[in-house]
Amino acid sequence: MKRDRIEEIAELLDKRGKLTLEQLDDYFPHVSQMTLRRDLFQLEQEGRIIRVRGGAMSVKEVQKVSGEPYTKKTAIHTDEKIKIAQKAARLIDENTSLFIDGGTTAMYLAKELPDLNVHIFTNGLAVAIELAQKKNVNLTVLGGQVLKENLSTASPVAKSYFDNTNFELAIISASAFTLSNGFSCGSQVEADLLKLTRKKARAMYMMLDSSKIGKIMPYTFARLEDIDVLITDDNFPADLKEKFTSRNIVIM
Amino acid sequence: MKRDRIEEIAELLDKRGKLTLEQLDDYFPHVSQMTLRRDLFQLEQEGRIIRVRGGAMSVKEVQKVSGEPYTKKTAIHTDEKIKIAQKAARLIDENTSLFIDGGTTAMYLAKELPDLNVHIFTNGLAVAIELAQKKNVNLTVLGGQVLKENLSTASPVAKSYFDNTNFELAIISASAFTLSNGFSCGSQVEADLLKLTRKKARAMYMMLDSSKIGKIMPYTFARLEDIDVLITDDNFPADLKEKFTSRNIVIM
DNA sequence: ATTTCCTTGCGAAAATTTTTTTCACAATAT
DNA sequence: ATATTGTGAAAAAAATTTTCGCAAGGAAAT
Repeated sequence: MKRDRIEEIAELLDKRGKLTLEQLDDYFPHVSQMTLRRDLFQLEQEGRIIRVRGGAMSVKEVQKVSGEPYTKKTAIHTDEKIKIAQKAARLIDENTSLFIDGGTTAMYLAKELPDLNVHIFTNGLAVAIELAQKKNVNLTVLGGQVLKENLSTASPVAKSYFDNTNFELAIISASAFTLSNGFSCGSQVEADLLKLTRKKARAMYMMLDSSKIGKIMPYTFARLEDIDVLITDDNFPADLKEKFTSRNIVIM
Repeated sequence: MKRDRIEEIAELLDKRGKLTLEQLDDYFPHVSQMTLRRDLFQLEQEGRIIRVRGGAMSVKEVQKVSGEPYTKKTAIHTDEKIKIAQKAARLIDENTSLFIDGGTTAMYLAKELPDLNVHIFTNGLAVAIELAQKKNVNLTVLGGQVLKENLSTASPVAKSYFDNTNFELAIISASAFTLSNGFSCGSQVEADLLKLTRKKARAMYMMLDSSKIGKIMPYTFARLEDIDVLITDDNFPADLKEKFTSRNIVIM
């Protein structure tokens, strides 16, 4: 029905922030652009979105922080990251406790996550703001020096948070991966934090879009064998897949 | 010059919320629509406005509209808060170290703050994201449980951050103030954190818009005599002013 | 000091894109 | 049976972007 579609559009816009008509058309191939246009018009009337040239944006999105360098970064490989985030979101069970890192993929995960009763630890500011919207999510932010490139925090003091806390699962992402150098990132303290996370968590899920493969960043924080599940996209090379599966790592 | 005109457009948009190109053309008859278009484009790049078909609207305007528990709160008394934040921003010197709290007024302060070489500690997520935009600001976020109403963190562990750090100045705000109950807020841990801040900081500046006066919240974290400077708006009652000035508290 | 070159800001018109309007038709409700 | 609602296609109307050209101001070179 019409209302369903409109609600779906609204939801989509809240998640994605901004969509062009063409993107919407991809999501709703069975209706015409004209219909989508009219839906957008109605949502605008309801004050939930703002129509901009070419499409529309969510009011919520605008309310978030504006104009930052960070959002620019989120623009690349968006679709893959969202797909990966959706896969990851399905793996999270109610009444668990988990760690999510501060990367952009993690932010999409935060958006996609249903409003479950879970306890989440994160070192990502953007992740935290997304999760703070969910009523049932209990949320703890690890403090520390803020890394401006990815809006995440890292600090040796974060250890003290971990002393008295536990979590079953850590879902993290890496900036780079090669077989010989493992999973790496660009900051020393971040790497330390992630290593520590590896120790605390019973299981570790890695979100890695295929564009990261073959790249190397300065600080390795995990090796292939450290992870339990790899969540990636369809472009992940088949030969590499084998290396993971032969070590009993599940690929999703 | 160009920059002047752009600023004027931004100001105009903040005041009027939304303007069409024709309206803008009326305001600036000496330049072409094309030029105004380009100005709007630039302002959009800066994240200060959103271009919509026919013209543009101020981001601030959009923020006032709707939704979230948090953003709703930012909508009220916006103008006063911004003015107070502007006053506070002028009081911050380069090469200092300071604490800013996590309230909405603090977020406006973060927005208004020039890109100075300072070190800032904050327990506010929205504050942190704003500050992360500034290249020269060195930023540390205090971690902890996230309070969803105001997107700030609070945790006993935050103490450990303070152990090895120093700051001269704390600029904070309160949810409520009365003479007999002092400055109060709605969360125990937050109150604890602010008390601790009071001890660490050499000086304490309080941002308080006059709507907070006469209200009482559960947890008092400071009394009148604990603060050094009060930053408020024009509606601050004269009789109360006297109580502050008689204790050598500067009112701005 | 003058000239040259480059950058920046601006406007006009063309080209493009998006949006709105209009009309028609089918499905559903009254 | 007659309205009403939702929809799509195509035409019409804007609005926006692009392209080109020009002029003013500064910097660098002569």
